[in-house]
Amino acid sequence: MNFDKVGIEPIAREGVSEQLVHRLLGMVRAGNLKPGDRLPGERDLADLFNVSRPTIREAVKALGVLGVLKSRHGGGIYVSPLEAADLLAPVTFFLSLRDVEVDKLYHARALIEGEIAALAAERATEADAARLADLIAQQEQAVSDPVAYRAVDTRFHRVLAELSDNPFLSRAAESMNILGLEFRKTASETAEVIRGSVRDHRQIVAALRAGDAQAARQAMQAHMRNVLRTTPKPDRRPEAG
Amino acid sequence: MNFDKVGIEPIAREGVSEQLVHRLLGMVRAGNLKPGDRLPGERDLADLFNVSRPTIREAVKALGVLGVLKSRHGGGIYVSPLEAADLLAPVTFFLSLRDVEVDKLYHARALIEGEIAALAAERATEADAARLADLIAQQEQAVSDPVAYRAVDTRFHRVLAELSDNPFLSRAAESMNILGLEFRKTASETAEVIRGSVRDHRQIVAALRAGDAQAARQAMQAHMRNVLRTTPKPDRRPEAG
DNA sequence: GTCAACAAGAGGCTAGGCCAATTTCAGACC
DNA sequence: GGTCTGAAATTGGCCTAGCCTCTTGTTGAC
Repeated sequence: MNFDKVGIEPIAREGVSEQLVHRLLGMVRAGNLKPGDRLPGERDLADLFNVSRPTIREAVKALGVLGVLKSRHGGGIYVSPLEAADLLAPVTFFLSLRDVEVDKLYHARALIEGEIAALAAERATEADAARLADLIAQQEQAVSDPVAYRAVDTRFHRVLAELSDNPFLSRAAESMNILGLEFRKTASETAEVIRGSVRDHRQIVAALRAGDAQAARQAMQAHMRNVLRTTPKPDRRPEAG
Repeated sequence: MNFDKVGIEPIAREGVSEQLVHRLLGMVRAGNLKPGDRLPGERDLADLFNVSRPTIREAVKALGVLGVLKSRHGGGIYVSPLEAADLLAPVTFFLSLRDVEVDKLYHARALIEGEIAALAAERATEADAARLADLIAQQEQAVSDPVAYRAVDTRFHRVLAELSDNPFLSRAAESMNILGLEFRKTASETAEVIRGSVRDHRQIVAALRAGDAQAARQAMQAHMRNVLRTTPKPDRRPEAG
């Protein structure tokens, strides 16, 4: 046997805290622990598993970053909602490991956000559209406050993603949105630029109200083109729209 | 102001260990820490960040389950290879519970892989097409060896992604490919199924040779539909006790 | 020069304790 | 009787200190 090709790995002696992680994970998978359930206190867990408290804490913290558990200071340890979109957080990290080329980023965003808008158009109710319209109204309030605008803008896209009901696209879109933010220094978001985005948003919602998936996709893609156009190139000086 | 609509969230007081996780994660993302790098010892880290060792340990352990760091007993703490398969392992673990999501995953894959194929068609040279044809030949050799087939199949998609020259789409596609593998038990990949995939691949390459982006997209989307069709629905897996 | 044994370095885990946030519940007050 | 307040108990967050085990590098014997 060729030992080089087999990829020998050192025997994985599973440490106590790893075992703990797996045990707890197993209980969640098996359904013994359901979202919202409260776990015994750290001291009790330490007693139950016959390990020390720091070990328990390591395991709980690890499952915390995985989005499986959540411990509230003074309040106990709880099982998280386990929503697919939350659990996909590592995808964000993976996507961010890359030198960024702005146009390619926005090409990808246009594709994915466009599909999200189209899916959302097929599902949105009038109540959903009203929710989005409300967010747009808030955006109008914030034309001269780029920081506030950003927050509402992110919420807008998040609501759309939610309506699309596809956690994979949602996560990818959110990752790329975050990446894009790094290029869009708030300085570049003048009142004029923001007003343009608000106009774009309104068209998207209009398409949603009409239930027109194709129009929603096109409106979103146009929006992305505009966003790219008003994003300063990292090399060159930002040019006025 | 209407507090109901604003979606008040409790002020996120970020604990010391969470800050640590983010700091370390940031250093990896920024490239200050590269795969294979060795970190200072726990005691030194504790000193550097001015926290206690258990706190360091919590953060390192957490990044361990995320697949970002790996600490070897007695040997030090190292940055992991940061490959998609490792980073997404914890995610696949959970998504395997969910049945409805498979369709959505393949919807997303079809969208992204389709765009990749279209972009690749616009850029591929004859040499590229030959490379892909060579991989297809290897796939034919592996019709009755699902494990080997998978490896070559992954390579095929990776070459396409490379040709598309869009790292964001590539990353997203790779993530979703890995997530999809979880559903596709090798058992389900019969020689017949593999032969079908090889046929699909050939059509994609044909479109590439013709430089026909639209045809490439459609061929890829058809391929994804076939893959989804031959993926067994995950009826809730009996939990091993 | 080679190899084994030993020592230093580094992670794994435990013990115990103080602080801070939350929750609970009894008593004061209306 | 119901409500509100505040203190006490609960619980997580973090720290100090220490022992054990595994790895690694160095030294000394052969």
